[in-house]
Amino acid sequence: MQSRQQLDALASGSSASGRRRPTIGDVARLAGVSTATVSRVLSGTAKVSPAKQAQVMQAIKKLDYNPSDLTRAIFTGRSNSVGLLVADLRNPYYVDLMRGVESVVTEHGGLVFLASAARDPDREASVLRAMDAQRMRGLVITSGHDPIDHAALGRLADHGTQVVFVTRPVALPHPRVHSVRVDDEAVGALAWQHLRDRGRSNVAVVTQSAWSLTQRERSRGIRTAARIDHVDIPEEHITELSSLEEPADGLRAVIEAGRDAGRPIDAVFATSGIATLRAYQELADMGISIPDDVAFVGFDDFPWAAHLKTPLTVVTQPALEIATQAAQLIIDEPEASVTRMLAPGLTVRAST
Amino acid sequence: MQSRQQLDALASGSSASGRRRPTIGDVARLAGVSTATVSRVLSGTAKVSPAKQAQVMQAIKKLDYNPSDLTRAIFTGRSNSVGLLVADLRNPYYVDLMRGVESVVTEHGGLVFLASAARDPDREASVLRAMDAQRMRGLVITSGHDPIDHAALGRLADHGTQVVFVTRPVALPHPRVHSVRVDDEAVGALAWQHLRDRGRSNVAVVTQSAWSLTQRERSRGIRTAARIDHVDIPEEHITELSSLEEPADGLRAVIEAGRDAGRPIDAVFATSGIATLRAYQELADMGISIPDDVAFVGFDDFPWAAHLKTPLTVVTQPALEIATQAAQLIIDEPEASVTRMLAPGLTVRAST
DNA sequence: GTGAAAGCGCTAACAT
DNA sequence: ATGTTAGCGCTTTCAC
Repeated sequence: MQSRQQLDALASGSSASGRRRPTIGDVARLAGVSTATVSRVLSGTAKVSPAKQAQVMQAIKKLDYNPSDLTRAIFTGRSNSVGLLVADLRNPYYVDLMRGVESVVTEHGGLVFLASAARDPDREASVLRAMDAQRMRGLVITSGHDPIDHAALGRLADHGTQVVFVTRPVALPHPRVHSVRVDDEAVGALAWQHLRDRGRSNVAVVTQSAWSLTQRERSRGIRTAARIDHVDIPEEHITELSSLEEPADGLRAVIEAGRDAGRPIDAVFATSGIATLRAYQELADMGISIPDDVAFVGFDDFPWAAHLKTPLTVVTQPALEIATQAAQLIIDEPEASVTRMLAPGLTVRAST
Repeated sequence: MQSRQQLDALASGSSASGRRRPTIGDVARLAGVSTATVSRVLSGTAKVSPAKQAQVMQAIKKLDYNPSDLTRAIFTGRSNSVGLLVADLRNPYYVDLMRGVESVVTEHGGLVFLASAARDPDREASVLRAMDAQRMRGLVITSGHDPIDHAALGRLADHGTQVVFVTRPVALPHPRVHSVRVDDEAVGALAWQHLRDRGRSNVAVVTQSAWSLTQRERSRGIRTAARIDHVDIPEEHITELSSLEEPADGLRAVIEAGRDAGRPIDAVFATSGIATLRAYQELADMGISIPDDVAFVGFDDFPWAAHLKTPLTVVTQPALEIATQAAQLIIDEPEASVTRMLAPGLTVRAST
């Protein structure tokens, strides 16, 4: 029945809906050449006589032929799509990442698969499997989940997919596994130097989660930099969000303790976008004045940062640049594992 | 050379990198069955003896075999991926849209292609072509660009791809082209009723672009609703952003004119997320106090809205719900074109 | 230069 | 129940 219908559509040459897609065979027939010739003009790999070339082009246009990337990918073994696996789509930083990757990839005629691990290991696993089934050219991964499924990633890399970790170091040694990220220690150092220059010395740090390597490096960075200036940021001043959805209650405890001890916290540094939001909320809830009571340095810029009650000073990572380099790596297919470390920036606003 | 290498890898049975992917043939050989049988246990369509079933499963696990979705899609003619074409990734609303679509699609074992038209018709065209080449199951499209490339979309739909317009009406009649959106007239009405209840009557409207149908409906909505209350919102009070990057200078003109005429603007309604940001900026730049001088109603909620200098009242669209319904439509493959119209919401904050 | 034919990895009749 | 075989739409030897 199905084929009968298709034949009818073909026969009538109608533009009715549901019509069969033209195949390379249709083009060849219309142009009076072989499918091989059509394939040749499509790929431009071998030379075809100008005459046939023209016939083929015309047939392609006439039929509005668009070759299937799926079938194509069967041969090379890989499609020209790139996967992007992020932990949490709500984070504006990931949005910039997407923009960068998407822009480079589509520039090269590819398409990007977007998936969110949603901080769920099971989901992450099934998404990785689905992506593997797509025989993608590369995968950019920022999943905050730890530990990442190394086996699955290794398999992807084994099968020829370039894997680029972004905002985190390479998690497994493999010639096709790379990393592009901001220098996280420098992030902390930058925050410290700025706070120091503003005359602050008693810093509390709010991190998103203690087990995140990047988060740890950022807090290590600020402590190390402070120590160079002979200032100590005690371990207890570093708190972690108890929930991504709630204000930073850990920070409250630190501030109250500091107050009680007669040595009030005069600066707060948040090490992630979410930590920034939650710490800011907590300070607001506590009725603490920024920057009078405490100076506040956040992480990751976002469109409304300049329009808050107190516009925010933030350490920034060059998201677009990171994304662009990651995508470029996938396209370039380097022989060996590469790691790129980018410098952070600082956007100063009224909160410090 | 290439094949030589592959043979070596095979022969040595090594787990070295770059090894050839196992195919269904490998699995069949190892399990001592035909490829057809393997295919059967994979799809579960026909019954296979428990014994062979077990052998196959074991071989699959042993080889870590993951069938290619690309090759699979060749048969059915369509992959199970869904495309998502958005106008501008910076808009938080699109982010929620993505989350919703991604969640439903991956739930069903599919993957979503994300692409941004970046408000560039050429890009839009090439992205649509690339997506068509992927033989996607469906496409969710929110591109603000107008007019959309109907020919390309029609071709997609003709070839069996479900096309769902989101945040805009169906742009072409086709049984496989649908629409899920917020009731834009109701958006305007909601804004009016709220402003009226706050005692405001001289409203200025800031739209993102006059040629956008949804924008027009929102401003029409507020005018119509006001008229019912015997209040006129003159045509001149409706301005359009001259640039997406700059504050809303058109609004400034309207406000100054109102002031000069002795009938000052006492309320502003912005009809899009970007319009909201730019109008808010302009008001701040003019030193106008919200809500004392003018009450402000924006459109689309975003994470920081509650933490601005003046927390914002916004009319909201149920982004996740819209996305979910759109994705579900693609999975359900309705026989005929469907249009879903969802009710907007209102989040009241200090700006009104 | 160009076509015929042999696949790529998988599925779906068609046999048995 | 299971193997054999013929493709899906495209690329790529391999002859001519």
